[in-house]
Amino acid sequence: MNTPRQELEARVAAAVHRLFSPAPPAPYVRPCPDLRHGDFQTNAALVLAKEAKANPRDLAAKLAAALALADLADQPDIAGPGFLNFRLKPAYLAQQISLRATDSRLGLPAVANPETFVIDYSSPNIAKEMHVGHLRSSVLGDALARLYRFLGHTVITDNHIGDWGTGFGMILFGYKRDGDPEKLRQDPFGHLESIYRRVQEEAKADESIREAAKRELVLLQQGDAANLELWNRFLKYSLEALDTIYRRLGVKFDHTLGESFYNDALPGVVADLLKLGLARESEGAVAIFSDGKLPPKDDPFLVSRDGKYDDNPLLVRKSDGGYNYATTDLATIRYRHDHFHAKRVLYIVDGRQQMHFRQLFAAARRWGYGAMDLEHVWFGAILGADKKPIKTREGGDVKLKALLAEAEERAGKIIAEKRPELPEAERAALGRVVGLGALKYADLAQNRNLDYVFSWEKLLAFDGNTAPYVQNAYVRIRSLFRKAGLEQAPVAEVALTEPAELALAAKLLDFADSVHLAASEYRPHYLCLYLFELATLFHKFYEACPVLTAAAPVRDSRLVLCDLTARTLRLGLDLLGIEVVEQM
RNA sequence: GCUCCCAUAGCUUAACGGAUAAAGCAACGGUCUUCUAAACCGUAGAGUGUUGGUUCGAUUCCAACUGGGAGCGCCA
Repeated sequence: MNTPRQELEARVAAAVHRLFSPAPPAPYVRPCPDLRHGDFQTNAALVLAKEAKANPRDLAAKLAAALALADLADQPDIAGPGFLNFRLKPAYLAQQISLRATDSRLGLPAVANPETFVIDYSSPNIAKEMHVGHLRSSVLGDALARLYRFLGHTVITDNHIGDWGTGFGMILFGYKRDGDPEKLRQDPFGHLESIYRRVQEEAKADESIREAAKRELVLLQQGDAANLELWNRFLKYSLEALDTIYRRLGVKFDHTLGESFYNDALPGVVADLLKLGLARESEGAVAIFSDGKLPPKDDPFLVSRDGKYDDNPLLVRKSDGGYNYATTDLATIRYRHDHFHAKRVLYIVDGRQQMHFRQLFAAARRWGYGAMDLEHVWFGAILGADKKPIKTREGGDVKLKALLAEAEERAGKIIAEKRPELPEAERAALGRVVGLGALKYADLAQNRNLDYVFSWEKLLAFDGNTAPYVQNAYVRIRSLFRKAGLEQAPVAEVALTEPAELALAAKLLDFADSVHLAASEYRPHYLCLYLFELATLFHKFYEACPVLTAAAPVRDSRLVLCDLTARTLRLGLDLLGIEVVEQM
């Protein structure tokens, strides 16, 4: 099933094909930025005229004459320098609405050639409680996983947790000295983090503590039974605590293969890199250097200093024999290739690590994994009101747990004001869905590359482009159906006459375009924008067009429109990881 | 020093090389005896950091510059 845009594009392509024997690159049809001009436009004539050195308006006229689209749109206008503007016919809109009214995928068929994606997101450290910095990765990654899954791809989600590394030496040392098994069980993050902080503080001043921590780490890495047992306990309790948070967030993973999972593979990775000549020893460490095949400007293994290029190697083994996270990342790439047969891997990681990923991906290509498409889907920082990385008043990280609690509580308070008659338990349930939805949506609704200034006012502002606004449109429709005593829309002829009906119908048909756009660019904010516009058009329709009080044929037609709107809003929000409620 | 990212109404943002740059918030003024006012309608508000270039056409591409942020061998 094509969207109107896809259908018009196919018709334009066919016409272009008839007019030009070597068919030029596919022309495109896009929505008119200004609806006064029409619903869709193509600039195909402008592009073709440039190629053929012809008059664009003449070409546009020829193209218009060659188009066969009487069943879906009026004969196009030729406008400006040679645009063709299309206006869809109400009968076509109505027919397309009817087709989607009985389609559970709302007019978006699954892809014909599914690919296997691995999506890597969230990735907290198990010795530290999750904080606000993990929110974007978790929420974005989850939304992208849902989007690609819905499109019909095979999606494997993997939480690459930090469960190994130098920090654990300090934790082991500190835990042995003043750990408390009961506290560990009850609040693993709180306990481990306070231990970690204390030892880190002491180690700054005391060389012997630094040494002791290092010895614990070496013991752990050598497989010492006592340290391994402790580490396993840290892992077990931390994973349980993480689970609680993820359940609350509504974020899921197929796998949680942390750094420790790749431990045993690391020596082999380095040996392989050395054998292949990709890496060599340098100052006691092992590193990957430039192979000179790229222009120095584009070579991630070179950096320009004072006018000449210096090495900027990627370290894969430290001079003390330990491994870097680059090594783990390379082992992970190999595993995802060999074991998951991934065609594409998305890393949902903040933008500060761009250099690391450029080096990592270049190293992976040279290592022979060039057929796999590796993408760093990066996002901006979360800043406080002072535009500096966000901290609590005490200077610590803002805990995710506290954040979720506050979102739910604040939403609950607003609901209590608006709906005092609801029972307490119901209000709490609504607060959870609305608060969490607002929190996630605020993050998803803006371009991920921008820094994000955190503020409660903004997060829980329930006006404008927010989750509650969109959820509310859904609630209004459900309320109509409750009032009508109907579970779903009647099977009815769809007839569209009012401007508000036509605008709503046209927007409903664009759903698949927005999903494709959001997925292909890894930018869920396109879908948010679509849902906001859809909700706005629904509210306008609701204002202008009575539903239940209209005469029978109009009433049923409008109920079909309402039902499709509700299902589109629900599915769209679901693809973002946001729930709906039946009333609010 | 080098590399990367960002710069659009008072604020937060949108714009998939196209037409008179689009929304929300805040401001101001309206609409609840009519399917839930977490709604709707209206007014005012920018020419996209600067200077060039490519193009029939640039917020979008290229170059230089300015301002802000981040990163640059044994942390992840």
